[in-house]
Amino acid sequence: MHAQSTLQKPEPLEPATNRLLEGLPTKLRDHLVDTCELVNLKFGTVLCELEHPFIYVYFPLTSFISLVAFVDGHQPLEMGLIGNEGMLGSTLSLGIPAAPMRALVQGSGKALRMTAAQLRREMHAAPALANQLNRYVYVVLEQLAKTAACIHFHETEPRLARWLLMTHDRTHTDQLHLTQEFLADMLGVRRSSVTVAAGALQEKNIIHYSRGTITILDRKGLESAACKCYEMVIRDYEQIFS
Amino acid sequence: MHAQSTLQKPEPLEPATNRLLEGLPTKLRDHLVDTCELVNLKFGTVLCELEHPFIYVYFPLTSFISLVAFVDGHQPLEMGLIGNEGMLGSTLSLGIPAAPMRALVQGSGKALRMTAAQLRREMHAAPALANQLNRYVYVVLEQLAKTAACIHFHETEPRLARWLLMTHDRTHTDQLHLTQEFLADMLGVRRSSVTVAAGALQEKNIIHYSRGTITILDRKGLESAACKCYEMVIRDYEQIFS
DNA sequence: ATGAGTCGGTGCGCAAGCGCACGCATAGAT
DNA sequence: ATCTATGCGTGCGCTTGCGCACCGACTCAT
Repeated sequence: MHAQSTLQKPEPLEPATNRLLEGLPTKLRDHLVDTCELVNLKFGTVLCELEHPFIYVYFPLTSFISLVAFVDGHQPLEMGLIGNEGMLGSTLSLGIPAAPMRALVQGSGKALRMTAAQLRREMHAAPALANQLNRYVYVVLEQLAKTAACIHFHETEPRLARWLLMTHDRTHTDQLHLTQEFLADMLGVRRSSVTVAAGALQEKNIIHYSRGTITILDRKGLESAACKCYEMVIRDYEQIFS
Repeated sequence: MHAQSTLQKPEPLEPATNRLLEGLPTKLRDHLVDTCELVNLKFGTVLCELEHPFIYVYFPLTSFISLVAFVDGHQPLEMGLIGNEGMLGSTLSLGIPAAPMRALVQGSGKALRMTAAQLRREMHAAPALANQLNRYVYVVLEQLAKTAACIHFHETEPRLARWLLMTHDRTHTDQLHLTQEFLADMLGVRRSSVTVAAGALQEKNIIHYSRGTITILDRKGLESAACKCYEMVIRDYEQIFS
């Protein structure tokens, strides 16, 4: 009797587009998509390492990518998610072919990719593209700052809710396959803290979880359980790309 | 008997230079310095507000500027310091004349400033300048990510030590005029937590404080009391600008 | 069907930090 | 010399989250 899963979408409607590319003039976009290679990203793959140069840049379609920061011997801490609204490798527009953080595949799926060298060429040829990347870098900057404050001040439960929402937006399914241990890593807390927070959400019939599968039962409820940071970050994005 | 203050520097040696500008070709640098206006920044002045367009960009000389992030009704949280090694307004190189965070004067002193419009023109005329700004944006990105993890995982005492070091580097004096209340705001903790942390440092004869004045007695000691993030962030900077 | 591995519920003691609040000491103003 | 504002010490109860550990339950492969 696990509640009315009215929100269950029938099928992962695949948005085989990337919003950053979509935002470009048709001709340029088509050219870029042609230039890209369609690849399948597998969960867990490290796409780039802190301060290491990267070969490819990625425009997620149905996949999504996580940016994580490290200090000392601590667990990684997730600082951002990149889905089909963004890209990995935007720092190339700064002339630096290295990543400020480790990036790894968080959700398996499709992505378009291009070599860094190629993107550099395209950027020179098309200022609109460079401009788009620049805007995205700015959004990431803003998000980083807010996320940092969120991590510091907000408790585990709202942060978990926010994380689930962000993931939900990028998977386009209500079934998320992730363990509490994994979530604990992302949030920078203990597993048992996640157990408590997830238990509280389940208690409210917002989610249901069982052995590595979390089902989102009540999207609206999740939104009100999450901290405001969720909508803030979305608003920031829309503001820059409107 | 407050320890051997052998490290006490005689006078604030004023480095009337900005390292970002110094890193440019002589001709360009001289031209830019000429274009700039020399101003005195006063402690507490808000130089730009989150998401608001800014009129001027600043290259601190003896002053320094703090970047702070907000969430909800919480106190501000300091995410970065800008001294004569950096600048405020580098996001202009992304084509966005707005700041991703609030910026306010943290240490009174001199700075060079230029209008945003002017800098934009100069950037177009001199790719070397644009490149320099881009590099700095990248450094800030890296620092934000690391600082976020630092804030989350590290305790108050090492974070306080790190903060004092960063400030020491930018003031060039051993006497810092700041209250514990102020420090608490910067670190995102309570005042009494600062009292405890600062008390511990004083106990070890690393600092001495009294009524709003903190004296750094033992710079080396402070360095070993601080978390590794201090040197990491410096290393990141040097790496990009070497 | 059995066993191994994975997932997660739970408990206990502990540390860090919060919120609040009181009180003292000093500096600076009058 | 007195008063007031400021800076800081301190205490108490509480919450959050950590570290560790154990165990139950479910899944899947064989």
